[in-house]
Amino acid sequence: MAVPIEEHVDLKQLPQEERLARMRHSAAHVLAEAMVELMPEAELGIGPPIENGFYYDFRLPRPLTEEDLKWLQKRMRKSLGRRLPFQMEQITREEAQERWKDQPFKLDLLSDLEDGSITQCTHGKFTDLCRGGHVNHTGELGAFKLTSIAGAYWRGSEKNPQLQRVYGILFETEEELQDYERRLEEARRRDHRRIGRDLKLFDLYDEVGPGHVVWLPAGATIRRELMRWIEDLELERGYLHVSTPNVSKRELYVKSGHWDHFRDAMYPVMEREGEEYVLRPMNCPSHIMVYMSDLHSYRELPLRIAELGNMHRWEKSGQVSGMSRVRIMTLNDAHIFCADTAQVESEVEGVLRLMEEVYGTLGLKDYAYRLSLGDPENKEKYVDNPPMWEAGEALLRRVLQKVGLDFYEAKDEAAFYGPKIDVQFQTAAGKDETLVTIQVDFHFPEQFGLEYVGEDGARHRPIIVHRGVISTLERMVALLIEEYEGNFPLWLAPTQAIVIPIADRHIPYGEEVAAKLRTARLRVEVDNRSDRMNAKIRDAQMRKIPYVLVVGDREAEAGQAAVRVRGGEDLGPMALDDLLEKLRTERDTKALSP
RNA sequence: GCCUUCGUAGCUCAGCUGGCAGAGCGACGCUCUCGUAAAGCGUAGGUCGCCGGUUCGAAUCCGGCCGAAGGCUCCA
Repeated sequence: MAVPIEEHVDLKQLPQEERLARMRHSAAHVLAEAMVELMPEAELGIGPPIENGFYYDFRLPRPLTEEDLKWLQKRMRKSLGRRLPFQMEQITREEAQERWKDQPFKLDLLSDLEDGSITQCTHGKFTDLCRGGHVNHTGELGAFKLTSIAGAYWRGSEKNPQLQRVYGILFETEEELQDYERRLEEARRRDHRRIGRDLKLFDLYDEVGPGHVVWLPAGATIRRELMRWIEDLELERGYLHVSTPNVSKRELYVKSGHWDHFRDAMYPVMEREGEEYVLRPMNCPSHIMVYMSDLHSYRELPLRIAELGNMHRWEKSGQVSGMSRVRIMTLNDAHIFCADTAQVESEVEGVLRLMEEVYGTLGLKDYAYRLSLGDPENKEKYVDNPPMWEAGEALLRRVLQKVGLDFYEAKDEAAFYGPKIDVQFQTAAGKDETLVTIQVDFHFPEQFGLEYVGEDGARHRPIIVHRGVISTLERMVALLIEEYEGNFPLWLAPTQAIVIPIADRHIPYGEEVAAKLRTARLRVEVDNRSDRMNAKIRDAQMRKIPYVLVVGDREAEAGQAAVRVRGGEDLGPMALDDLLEKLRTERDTKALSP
């Protein structure tokens, strides 16, 4: 029989995080209560608190509609007004099995619970199998709103039935709720898909294909600057750049193991004259070919092979998104062939230092290093070689600590052939995405039988470090658009300055100003349209052009330009030589702001 | 791939229960030649995502497909 558990909580004494979790979880109960009233046949899944709110999963006889959501919300508010107490009870397995005999998901959960720790929670007429963590009564729920309906697999596995998930947001006060909605609105303004279209950086077309980015001239300029920059940084650090084919025989990827592990993520095979070809999903096998073109001495190692090449990955249709998740991408990739683990350590260290320099220059702050580990239990997903995994994981952990970077560890996030360090960042919409990875690979050298000649004259097996730094140009530019909200620093800005002649008669002088600046390879436009000056200034601001140079009679007379900085600050008239020097310096130092 | 929602001019969107396809912004042209965030007037622009069905008649109703957004799963 049910044994009540006394559980009064003084909410005010709890840390805010705990208090919110209780409110959100309790709200999920109230949502389930409302749902059972709307559809008594509803089968209940789980209803946990999440960041910013809660959800509850149900299997229902029909799809939910927007109207249902409104009804549920109204019904929930009614429960709030009644201040119904949440009452926890301990029950036996037999009681639970009897009570939930018509609830298959609850029975599934029950099978994981230990005897003696089976509890349920009742408020009003609604009872749910639950481990606890509530507020005292439904009057303490705070401000909430049901936001969306989505599909979600039971226990998060594609193999299980798909349930309908109702999402809600919940905060302690109405003000905080509204504040959250304002932040969401702000995030939408920063969205790279929106800014990318407004600033004519890139476009996507149905007939070109989902995830196939078309870079427009302005976006291609940003892309080119990033490419030149990273290639120069790599050259300074002893990388050798190569160029390898976009298409290879399928056989190459069979040998590497990609075909076994990732054929579903590859474009379909092309077949002619009995030969099978595939678009490359990644560089590793090609760079291994580069290595194999010669017999290498230990004196040549580490050998750093780099390429900005196109990768082609068949992302499932539901997960292609803007420029941050695409099917054809240009990857800043390199493979470092090392003689031994000591070299691996110093190379990984070098990559981490390069990353810090690059992200620092770009002004990125919201990223974190993640040590991504394998799962020894999962022999299907990962190459089965426990000592190799242990050695790799220990090594990466050691280097992260040595360089003094903060990092966290995550299980079951490794590559199929080895552990890795991932750089994780937050998108404007608040989603966690992987920017790049560093991987230690003992597997491919074995698979391809790679060798080098050691000091002892004998053959030895190298170790490969796979690494990216600026990710794919698509994902990096998407990230930068959101980071800068379209206000690119001068060195990356597609148009760096625009000359605005006040009247048509000032156009020739305007062209002179532009020509002068172009001698320093600055990207300058002259706005010679027949609009009024005010309209042109507004247009330049909307286009987020860093410098607006107004020229009229006074400037033409004095050989100057009236300088206005993006955002509105007026620097007044400047001599052209001074202006050129100022812009050149700002560009060459890659300054983040004027 | 799965669930939900959505698809009308370059962009943002209106178009009720089936009855002549619209607005604002943008583009283009003309007038104006202007001193720091939108001058005035005019013109063009559409297979209402695609294919099929119902109907005298479909942007509107039904089915299929394509694409997008959010979520789930996945992510070398």
